[in-house]
Amino acid sequence: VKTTDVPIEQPAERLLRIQEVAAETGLTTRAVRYYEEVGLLRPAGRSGGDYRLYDASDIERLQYIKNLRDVAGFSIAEIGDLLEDEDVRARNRVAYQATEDPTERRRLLTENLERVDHQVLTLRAKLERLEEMVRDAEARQGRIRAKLSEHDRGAPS
Amino acid sequence: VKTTDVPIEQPAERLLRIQEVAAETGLTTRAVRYYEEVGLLRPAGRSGGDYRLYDASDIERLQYIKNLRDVAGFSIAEIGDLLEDEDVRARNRVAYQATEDPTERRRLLTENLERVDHQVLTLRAKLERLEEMVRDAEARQGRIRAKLSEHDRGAPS
DNA sequence: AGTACACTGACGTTGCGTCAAGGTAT
DNA sequence: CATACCTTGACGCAACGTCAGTGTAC
Repeated sequence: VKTTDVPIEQPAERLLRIQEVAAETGLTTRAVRYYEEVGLLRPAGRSGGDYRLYDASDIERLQYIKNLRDVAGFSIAEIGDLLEDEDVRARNRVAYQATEDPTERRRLLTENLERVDHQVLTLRAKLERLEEMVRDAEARQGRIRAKLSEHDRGAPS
Repeated sequence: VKTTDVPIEQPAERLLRIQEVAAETGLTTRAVRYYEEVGLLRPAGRSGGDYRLYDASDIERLQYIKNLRDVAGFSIAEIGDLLEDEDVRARNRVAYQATEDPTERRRLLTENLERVDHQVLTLRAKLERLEEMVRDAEARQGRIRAKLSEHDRGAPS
């Protein structure tokens, strides 16, 4: 079954200027420019007056960067590694659409899975260490609570 | 019931020099000195030749600092706030031993519980955001896995 | 007397914050 | 013509890394 190969109609996406991007992502304009400077993100385009213009995928990428920075506390270099996984996945999705060969398609899916696995493992490593810290703090909490109720029942240590 | 007030015999704890502390905590000597510079930790003492000397509680504190920095990604200022909770708790434990008044003792325990509650809430806030990131990544993982097995059953999208 | 470690400056790097001076108008 | 936003420098700060020069040996 073959459908006619119509190029997908782009809805002429509205591009955002840097301040709108900053508002939407919670980053500062300076940070966004800096991420470009160090190669984490190239804006979708530039206007006539050389204004940076960002599309929806740029916003997503910047939100991911922000989470990796704020939530996971990764360095620019580590974030770069994780974004490389994203870049490979994006390229593979294009390559996937461009081929019909099932062997090649399987290979592309498998590589994408490996890349996501890498991301999951990297994040879970941080998560588990944080969970341990929380468990420790909660243990102290429990001991003080126990002492308090012990105290209230009239049996201080 | 009163026992004779014998001062607790200190086992003449061995003090560590900065490089041993660095090895034990995984911090660098520079970082340890810096934390002193910004007021996060005063070493237990100094030797004749002005070498910094650290005791067991210093090590614990530095390990806590390192976890707050690496695992939770807090800034020096935020770490300072959380260490203030620890300082209050340490002072309250001394005050607790120094009084017999049950009302005062209860107050000290209650304040300590509040301080630990604060720490737990601060850590849990980070934890929940990280958990969400992991869930997102695992969702992507699941979608790719589904596509792969779909593909292997001979029904590509 | 030598080696290993410590001390205090002091300058370098990362990841941005914050003006300054000058163009642009998605 | 004015205002709001953009541009590229360039310097400032936080949190250390990394010598340099000198003293210590818990």
